[in-house]
Parts: sequence; C-alpha cells; structure tokens
Amino acid sequence: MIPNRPFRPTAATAREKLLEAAVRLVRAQGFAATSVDQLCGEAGVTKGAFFHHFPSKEALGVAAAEFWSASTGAFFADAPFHGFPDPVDRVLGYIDLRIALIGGRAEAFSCVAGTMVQEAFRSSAAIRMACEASIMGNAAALEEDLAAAIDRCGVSGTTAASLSRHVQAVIQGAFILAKTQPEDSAADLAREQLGHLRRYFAMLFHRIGEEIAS
Amino acid sequence: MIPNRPFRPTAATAREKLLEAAVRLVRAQGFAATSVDQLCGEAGVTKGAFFHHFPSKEALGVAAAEFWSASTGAFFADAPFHGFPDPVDRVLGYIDLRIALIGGRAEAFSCVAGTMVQEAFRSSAAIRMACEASIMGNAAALEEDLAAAIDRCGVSGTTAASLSRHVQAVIQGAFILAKTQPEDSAADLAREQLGHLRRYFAMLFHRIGEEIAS
DNA sequence: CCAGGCATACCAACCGGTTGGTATGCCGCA
DNA sequence: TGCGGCATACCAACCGGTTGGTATGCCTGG
Repeated sequence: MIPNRPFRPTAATAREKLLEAAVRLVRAQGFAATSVDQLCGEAGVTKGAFFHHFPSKEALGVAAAEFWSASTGAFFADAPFHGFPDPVDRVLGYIDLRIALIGGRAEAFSCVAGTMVQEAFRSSAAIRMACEASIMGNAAALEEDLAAAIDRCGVSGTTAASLSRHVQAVIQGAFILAKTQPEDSAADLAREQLGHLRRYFAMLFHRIGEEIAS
Repeated sequence: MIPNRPFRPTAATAREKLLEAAVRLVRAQGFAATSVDQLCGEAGVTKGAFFHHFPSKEALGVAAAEFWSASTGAFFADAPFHGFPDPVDRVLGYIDLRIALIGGRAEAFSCVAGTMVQEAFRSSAAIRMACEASIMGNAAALEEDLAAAIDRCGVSGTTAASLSRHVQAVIQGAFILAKTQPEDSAADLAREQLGHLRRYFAMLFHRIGEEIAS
C-alpha cells in the first residue's frame, strides 16, 4: 500500500535541505555571515519556504544545532569502539576515530555547534543553549567509559565529567588552530592536537609507550 | 624630552579607539555581526574617521588582530614566570598565569584572534593570516622554555613546537566551552580545562603529585 | 465513494531598515 | 597655505522578514 505520493525521489523536504545547507554554510562562513537568501540558494528553496518552516533565522540556527547533534550522535553511537572490552580502549578508540575523521579542508571536519556558539553566545541564548546541548551531549556519551577507566586505573584528582569535557575542549581547540592554516595543512594540525589528547589519556590510564603524538 | 603631546591621559587617537572598540565588540559578538556603525558608536567616532584610518572593514579586522597580538604579547613578555630557573616551572607558570587571568564573563577573557579566524578563515585570507600570526606568535613565545623542559626531562615522541601549539589549542577550546555556559559558570569551566593542560604537562615533565585539575 | 473544508507546503514579489563604502567639506596646526 | 585628521551627508546593495497567493494532501460526514 504505497501512500499517495508516488514520486519522492530522495526524500528531501525543504526543511531538511535547509538544515543541510545550514551545516555546510555555517561551517564555512559562520552563522552571522550567512544570509537567509544564501541559505535558500544553497538549499534550492525559496525564502517563503524558509519562513514557513522557521519563524526566524535564529530558529534555523537552533534547529541546525539540534540537527547536527542528532546526526553526529547517531554516528558515534554506532561506532565499533563501543565493543572493546577494556574501557580504556573504548576511550582511546573514540579519540582514534575522531583522528581518523579529520581530513581535507577545515570546513569539512569542523563543528557546527562550536562555530555557532562563539558568535552567538551573547546575542542569542537559544542558540547558545542548543550548542551547549550538542557539545555537552557529545561529552556525556563518553562519560560512562571514562568513569570505568578511572575506576579501573585508580585515577584521582579529576572526574569522568571533567575529562569528557576536556575531550571536547581539545577537539574544538584543534579545529580553531586548523582554521588558522592554509587548506593543505589544516587537517595535519588538527590531528596533531588530538594526538596530544590521546597521549594525555594514555598517561592518565597508564598506557604510556604506545604514543602517536608528533 | 617629553614628546609633543603632553596630555595623553589614556591615549586616544581615533584609530586606537576603534581598535579597542573592535576588541570589545568582536569578543562579544564576533566579527561579521559587528557593523561599522556599531564600531564607530562604541569608539565615539564617526564613519568618516573609520574609513580615513582603514580602507575597509576587513582591514580593521587585520589591524585588530595585530593590535591584539601586540598587547597580549607585551603582557606575557613582562610576566614574572620568566624569572623561574627551572624551564618546567616557567611552562607551568605560564599556564598558572593563564588560569589566573580567567574570570568574569566569557567576553572578558576570550581571544579575539580565535573568534575572528573561525568566522573569516575562508572568506578572508588576510584576516586568517593575521589570526594565525597572533595565535602562533603566542605559541612561539613558549617554545624555548618547552624545548628546555623537554631536554631536561627527556621527553620523546613530540616536539616543543607541537606542545606549544597544544597550549593554544586547549586555551581556545576552553574558551569555546566557556561560551556554551551561562555567565556565572563560564570562567569555572575554562579554568577546569586549563587545569587538564597543566596536568598533562606535569605528567610529561614528571611533576605528578601537585595536581590542581578538578 | 466522494465532496468539501481545512491544513500543509511552498512560491514570487515586495518592504523598510541597515549594510559597507564614498564624496566632499571643515578646521586646527605646522 | 597646505595638509593630516576628522565630520557630514549620502548611496546602492543587501538584510531579515512579510505579503498574498497556489498546489496538494488528509480527514470527515453523507
């Protein structure tokens, strides 16, 4: 019983096209520098459609952060490192995956939430909170493994929550450093920085000797 | 022989006022969201003065990054940690100073170059390079001490240059995380993250046991 | 089964205000 | 008297957002 709309080629409602366009454009130019007209052009949609789905540009920003959060959250939830028996391996596996995901231009691997919150943290509480939810949600996904690793290795002086935030901090910082570079060296610099994060955790969890950091 | 301008209470040519206004406004709202009119209003100067001193808004951005770089560079060059005999103490002293400088709202302690490069890295090569010079200049100021610390402690698997970049990466990342928070917890989160950087370096340079990280 | 009433999704044209930028004039100092 | 250092006045392009309108799908009562 195929419903009444026989031709819906690749799904793609105007709303989704706008959110995907927002992710691309915000990553490359930031939120404030991206105009509604540009968003509509990139999405292949008219301005009327934009304001049909979003009451304001700010609301699009909030929705883009949530969309970003949902996409990345689903991706990392499915990743194979969750199957590792040792929690330390799961934590290092997450970092290794993040390193493997870095490549190409900065706008291809950088973070929408981190970019938006930097511009909008004071001017829009709604965007700030959506970005907080995205970044802290990513952090929380690693907290359980970190708690187990801390427990197993007897680490003191910090907490799983604090360490999970540090993962996100280093990732965000690595993206900023990458953006200072010309295209062809951006990814290398970002990977180098995540290498230090890996080394910090390897030392904390007594896995020194298997370093990658350069 | 006092130069020709006897009363320069807080200095204040239109150019300097504009640069100081740019630092304040870019920190709080970002570069794209800050208009030329707003800049002029904040500086108490007219638009004619703006375009007399800067050929374009982009040029003001470049000049603001250089101005920022010069101010912060001079500040850290004068800091007392340079007098510590042990290079490890000098490195940790720099981090402790950065921690001590964090307080209040995020726009009071965050970085102009890091904010600007995130928005402008693709749309303006001139701004990107000015921000690169600012951030990498800050990094380079610590490189010599890091090299000495690496040498003294026999650290392998990384370089002073890479570690000096990591300092900046963690600082930038800490600022982004801080911006996700409501005003009253922003500074705490940023300090927490620099605490992890301190702990990483303490472990690398065999100073474990004196942790601060929370 | 289908008529009709309403909701959803979308569009093209348009609005007032703001944007970065310019053209020109004034004015104190060397 | 000239010139650097501003201020005033102005502009075309663009901004986020609104308008009136159409095409289509879904639900309900007869």
